[in-house]
Amino acid sequence: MEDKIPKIRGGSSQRLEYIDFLLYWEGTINRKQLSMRFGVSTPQASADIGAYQERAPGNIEYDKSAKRYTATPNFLPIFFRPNADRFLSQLTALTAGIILLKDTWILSPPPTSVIPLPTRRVEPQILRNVLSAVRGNYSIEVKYQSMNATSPEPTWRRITPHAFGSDGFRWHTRAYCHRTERFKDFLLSRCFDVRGQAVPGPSASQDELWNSFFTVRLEPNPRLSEAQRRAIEADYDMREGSVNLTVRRALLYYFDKRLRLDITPNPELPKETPIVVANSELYEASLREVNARRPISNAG
Amino acid sequence: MEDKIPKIRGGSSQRLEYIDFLLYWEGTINRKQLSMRFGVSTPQASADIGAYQERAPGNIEYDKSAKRYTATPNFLPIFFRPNADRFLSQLTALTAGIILLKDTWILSPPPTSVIPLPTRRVEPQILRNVLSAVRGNYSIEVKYQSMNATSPEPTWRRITPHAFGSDGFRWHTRAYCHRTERFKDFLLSRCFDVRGQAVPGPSASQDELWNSFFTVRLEPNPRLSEAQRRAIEADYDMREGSVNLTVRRALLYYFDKRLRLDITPNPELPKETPIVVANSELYEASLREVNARRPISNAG
DNA sequence: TATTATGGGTCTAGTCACTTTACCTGTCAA
DNA sequence: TTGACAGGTAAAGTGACTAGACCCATAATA
Repeated sequence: MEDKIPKIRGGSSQRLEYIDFLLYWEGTINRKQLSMRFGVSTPQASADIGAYQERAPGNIEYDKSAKRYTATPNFLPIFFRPNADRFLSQLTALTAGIILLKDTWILSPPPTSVIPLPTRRVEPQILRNVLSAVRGNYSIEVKYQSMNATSPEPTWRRITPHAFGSDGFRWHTRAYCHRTERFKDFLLSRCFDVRGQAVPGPSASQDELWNSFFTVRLEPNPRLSEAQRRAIEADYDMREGSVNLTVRRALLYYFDKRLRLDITPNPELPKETPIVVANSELYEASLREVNARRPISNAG
Repeated sequence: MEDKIPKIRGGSSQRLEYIDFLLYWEGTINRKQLSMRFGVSTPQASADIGAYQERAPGNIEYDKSAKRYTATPNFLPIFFRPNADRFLSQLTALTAGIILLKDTWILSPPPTSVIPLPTRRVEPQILRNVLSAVRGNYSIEVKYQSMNATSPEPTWRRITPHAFGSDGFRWHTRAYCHRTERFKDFLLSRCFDVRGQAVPGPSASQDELWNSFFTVRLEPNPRLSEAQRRAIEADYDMREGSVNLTVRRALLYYFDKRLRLDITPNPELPKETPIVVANSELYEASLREVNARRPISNAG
């Protein structure tokens, strides 16, 4: 008999990838799971599993008792490249309620808990309008609740946004503020409305803090023991005892806070500040300069 | 003529959703973009756009000059529900290099910067094995670089993992440690290998700190001005001036650090600690208790 | 021990979602 | 003016799918 393997077309290749995904992360696969997710008939699901076996022989075997296909010990995915960070970031989004289980390929997420971050949901319409202004290079007015304003009510302000930034907590748009005539961060969660497209202000290339970078070198706190330093090196993927990170100077303030580098190390409790800056003199100087040019503290 | 709208089947509905997605976030759509992403022919792409127009009349118009379809001002997606947080979390994963552009529906991401977090990539094989132990309820040995160990080399330790947790920075597995006979957190980035399936230790239900919760009430720092408090309320989605967050007590230590609640507020600089705990007495007591029962500071 | 439910495998005929190929139209840039 | 490119459409063919049917094995139930 001729071993004629039909060409993969249509949704078939996606289903083969799904089979690999399930086998990798769940260990088993079912006809039903295939027909549930892709809406195909059971004969088709049978055919898909057959096609999978043909292409990846030895990867699966049928467990008559469990009535499921199971990945063999020497299973190796060939239609899908495993990515733990991707899986975990999906798990984060899932646990935080950002996406629904049916929108992922994960079937049975393990018991999971992520520390809750109480950030306000960004309105899609706001993001869409700011995004459009960035792409179209025009200015807009945003109804913004400023931190420094005298008014406790949001006020309309004209800005020319050119980028987006995240401090790992909240998203802001980097924009030229037409009122104060400088580049600033505007938190998306403080924008309540958008209106009035008009000519843009200075372009992104004028935004010095955004366009320049500082390279921070991090190392384990030297007061830690050898074993402790090893642990920290493992956590932060350090080679030769340190790791370099390049940060936009416009984000340096957030970076400092996020990594808790602003906290003066207590010599008695090195574990509370497990990482320290190796090039601290340059770092502190750069941070001082950046903060001097920032609106007093928080955006607005 | 009869207005016979054919039933949607196969990949067609996904492509209609994609059209809506692009129109919402990019504003325009092309035949080429459809055939590129889904590998369909141009006649099929034409047919899809035609089908879209039939179902969502008035949503798009053809821009002869740009040779593209453009969303009209009163465009309203009907095959897709806009979700800013989802878009932004994709943007995060994209910027951090966790996923590739071709694995998302985003075509032209805006200029974006996320503060870099120097966490080590988790090995998929490690996660897969731990996941399997959680699902299958058995114990495993992990080659773990502990923070407290005397040895600076990773050592083999038997654990029974039952859940996963994230401090917003790194992922750990919550597990019973057979050596110290208590439940602990084991950072995935410090696991270098997994071996030796065996009978499990105590089950998840025995893990008191994991199974109990504390509800933190957060409010803006009262030392802030009215306008500043309003801004903070907007950021954190507070109603009536405060927001409640329920946290697993096993994660309370991380929560405290993540929200910088451990930093003693400087009365002169309320902006540095924009949020404070409203039920602080209970909170501090709970935190003290949790920390007393935790291994000295960090996992291991 | 017989019965039922469930999951997998497979065969049939039929269909419609696609492809390929071809040709026509309009706009913009060289 | 010409070519490149984008959109629209028509015709013929194909194969990936469906519905419907039936068979087999296992495990749980009566």
